[in-house]
Amino acid sequence: MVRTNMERRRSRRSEVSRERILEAATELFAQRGYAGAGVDQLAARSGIAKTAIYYHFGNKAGLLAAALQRAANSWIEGILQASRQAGDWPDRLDHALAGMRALLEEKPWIFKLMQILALEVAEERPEIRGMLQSILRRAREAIVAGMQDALGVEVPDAETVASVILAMLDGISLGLQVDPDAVSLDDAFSELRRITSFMVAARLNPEVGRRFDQPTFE
Amino acid sequence: MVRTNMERRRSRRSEVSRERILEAATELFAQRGYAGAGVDQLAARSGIAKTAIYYHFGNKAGLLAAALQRAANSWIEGILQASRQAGDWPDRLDHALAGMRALLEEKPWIFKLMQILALEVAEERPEIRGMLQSILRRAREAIVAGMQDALGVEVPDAETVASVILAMLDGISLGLQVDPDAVSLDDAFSELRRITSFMVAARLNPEVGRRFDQPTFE
DNA sequence: GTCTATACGGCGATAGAC
DNA sequence: GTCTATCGCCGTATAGAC
Repeated sequence: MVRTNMERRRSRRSEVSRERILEAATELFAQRGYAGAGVDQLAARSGIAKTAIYYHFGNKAGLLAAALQRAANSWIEGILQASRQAGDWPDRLDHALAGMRALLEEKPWIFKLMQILALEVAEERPEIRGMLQSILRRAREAIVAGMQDALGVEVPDAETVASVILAMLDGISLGLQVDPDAVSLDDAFSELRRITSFMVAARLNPEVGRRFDQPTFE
Repeated sequence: MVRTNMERRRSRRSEVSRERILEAATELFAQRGYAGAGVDQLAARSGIAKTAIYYHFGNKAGLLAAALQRAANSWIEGILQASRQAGDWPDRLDHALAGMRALLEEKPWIFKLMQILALEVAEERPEIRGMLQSILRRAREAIVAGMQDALGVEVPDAETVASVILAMLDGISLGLQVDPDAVSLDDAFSELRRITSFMVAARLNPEVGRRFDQPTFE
């Protein structure tokens, strides 16, 4: 039927438009912040009329929510993929860290977007804050699951380990933003690897951890 | 002399105004971002006419630079103060971490301001980026100096240790922003303490570090 | 030298007609 | 989906009051 054909064509076209807008929005929000990214610039960048953006997403905040959702899915999927590799523990740790590093290098705007939203928007938009919370929760769970699976043992307090890893990733991403030349990703990630090993070891064998709770070096 | 008296009085008045504007600006920039903080709101919040802001700081960017400088000084001073305590190594580490924690709890806008500027403004304002870089450098140096001084030994690669500490502080601050209830500062800082001890130990005695570079647990 | 009142050009977000 | 209109706020300049 002609009608369904046209409808299908339209919705496909519409989805392409949505995609283009979302891509431009993610980058521009990550680059200039929410308030700093004008809908005009969004329109220019995506080659789509300004008001069409309102047609698709209702308002600027709606566009933001959609962009965040999209970026988050990509992020979580990256983590899951990185932690689903086969192999035993040290290999899988390497794989997972390499995956996160690749994400940081290839899609830096994922981190930037989430961070800038946390700082600029979370306070006054509960729905965005809620999204961020659930994204973070999913990310932590993905890391925990990857660890348990790789080690074959329940790691006590694995959530804290995941939190530290995520905190360090945030820190690295932020450092990159201020002074890309001063940050060595090689160093940062080998340090992160060491720290992760240490944290896990300390949890599997409390003696290891205790040794550094009363630190004396002579 | 009457003249000097008046001059003094005037510049004192001026400085009080500057101070008030800067205080309001720091908070509002940290809260809403640079683009999101309107000069009108700044004026309302500080109780000073909008145009007086331009009289004092030239333009919005000038105000930003002044606010950043002020916040940074307060930050660095906090770190230095925390690391200048007397005592031996474990005590001083505790003091320093407690100082940073207090800073995070009492003046969270210092971190927020620096982070939001790094994300939103650094890319297109070289002077702000330069300020951020030098602030970060000073912070690292303060931490390194505190460590050397406390231990009485040169710690190899101490800069990396400092970078990790700063990265984790950033991460904690960001986490607090997204979900204050989900973050236990007690846990975060005791973990940070342990990790710091570990990193330092690994540098003073490479055997310690190597043990976690080839991690096997059975 | 320190600050206020007023005004203005421009752009930002949005609504409604087409 | 686009075009046009609206309206408010944003950053800034200027003219003066104290």
